[in-house]
Amino acid sequence: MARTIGSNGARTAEAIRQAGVKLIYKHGYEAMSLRQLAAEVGLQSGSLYKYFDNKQTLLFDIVRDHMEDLLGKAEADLAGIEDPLARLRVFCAFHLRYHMTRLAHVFIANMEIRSLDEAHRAVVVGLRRRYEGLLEGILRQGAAQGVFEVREPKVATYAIISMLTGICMWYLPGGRLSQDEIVDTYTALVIGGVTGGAPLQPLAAPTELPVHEKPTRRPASVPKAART
Amino acid sequence: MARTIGSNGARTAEAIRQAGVKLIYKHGYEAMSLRQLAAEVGLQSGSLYKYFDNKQTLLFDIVRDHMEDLLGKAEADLAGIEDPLARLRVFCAFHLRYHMTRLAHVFIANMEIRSLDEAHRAVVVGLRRRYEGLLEGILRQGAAQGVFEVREPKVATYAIISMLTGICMWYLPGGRLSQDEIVDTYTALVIGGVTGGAPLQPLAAPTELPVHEKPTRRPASVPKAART
DNA sequence: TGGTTAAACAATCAAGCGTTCTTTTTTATT
DNA sequence: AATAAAAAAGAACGCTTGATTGTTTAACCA
Repeated sequence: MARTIGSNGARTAEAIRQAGVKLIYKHGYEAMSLRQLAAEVGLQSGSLYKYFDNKQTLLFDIVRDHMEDLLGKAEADLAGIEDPLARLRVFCAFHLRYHMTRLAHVFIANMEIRSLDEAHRAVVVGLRRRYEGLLEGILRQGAAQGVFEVREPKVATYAIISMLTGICMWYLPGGRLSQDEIVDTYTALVIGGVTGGAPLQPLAAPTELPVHEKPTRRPASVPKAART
Repeated sequence: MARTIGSNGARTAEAIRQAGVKLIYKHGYEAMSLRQLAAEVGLQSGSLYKYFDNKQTLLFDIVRDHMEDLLGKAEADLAGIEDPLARLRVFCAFHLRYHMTRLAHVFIANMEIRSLDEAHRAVVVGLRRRYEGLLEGILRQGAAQGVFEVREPKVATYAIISMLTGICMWYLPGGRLSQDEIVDTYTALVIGGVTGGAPLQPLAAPTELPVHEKPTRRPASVPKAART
């Protein structure tokens, strides 16, 4: 056998892409073998090389396309909105909804960056920086206008994005809560966080808080020598 | 050659553990080979089996020990503190400091759960649930006392933990900010978020917000057929 | 209808994988 | 000094991996 009846390059390419996302999401990039991928699509492993140069570029294509899509749609949503609080709301809603409908893509883009070789990783990190820049800009603008109370816009950016992206870790479509309810809950946390909340005590860390100054490694099988 | 001079079982076991954490953190569990690990410690790959049954239990031991350590230390820090706001502060400070000093362990425990086989994963997920339960309890307690304003304690728990844990993605010791400053910044975001902030507008999502109802998959090479 | 191109198969390669087993050397115990 | 136990070496195993090549067949187009 060779070319199968009804075969079509474009359709196969799409099938490979989708199966790739699915398998990488499920098993991780390293753990997914090309034979697995080929079987999922209904091909022999060698045939895959009609559609990509090697395993690495398959991953890169998936991640790059996703990041460009994310960035482009975010910019589109924010276009024309001036008020920082409104922009922050739009950003949160966009980020959450996008992540809720693209669990696999997002998970891959976040987790498999380390599986990209250096040149590819640089491209992806650049795109991610631009995306983070959107939120950081909003926070700085809001702080400048006095509507936000953010000490460290860079740290706050990381914190907020981590929080919003974390939805990928638990959200499943058709759960107890609607997407709107989830968006509301997260947005309330974000808005409250950057508008200062109502700190009943000074925020500086009390010095009497317990601190683990040293990671105490517990040896596997042998009891650690007692130390004074 | 066989047994090397100065060799010592306990020391080697510890070295294997540390090298395992380092390599899994760097390359991922699947991507780390036992020959790599053996080379890092200075052994032959076969010799590793004096110290664990197989690759899987090495991972499980690392993750389980970490989770038990995390849970135990958190409970110890919270012991005796009653006020919900104070408990929340302690939880945030603990979580952040712990994660700042244990980047690799935490990263592994969060990322490699899927590499655990079912029985092992169940154990780890159980431990994680208990840890999340600490925060959820604090939020519920605060809400009951009227000091917090949380709609969905479960969602808020996931959101806050994601945010705090996100520090693993960027923090490096010796950076511009001190640990205290970082803890303050994050804690301010959390406290503000759960104490309501100062919402200048109703928090319900305005219906005119742009929503991507469907993930628009863009085929790789072939232009999508135009649709009306 | 015939020629051309696209699609997929089938076979192969060297390398690397986790794991097991036997042997050798060092350390600890009597 | 003799013996037992511990620690590691080293070789071998059966498999799978990503990658590549040449061949065969179906789809397309003039």
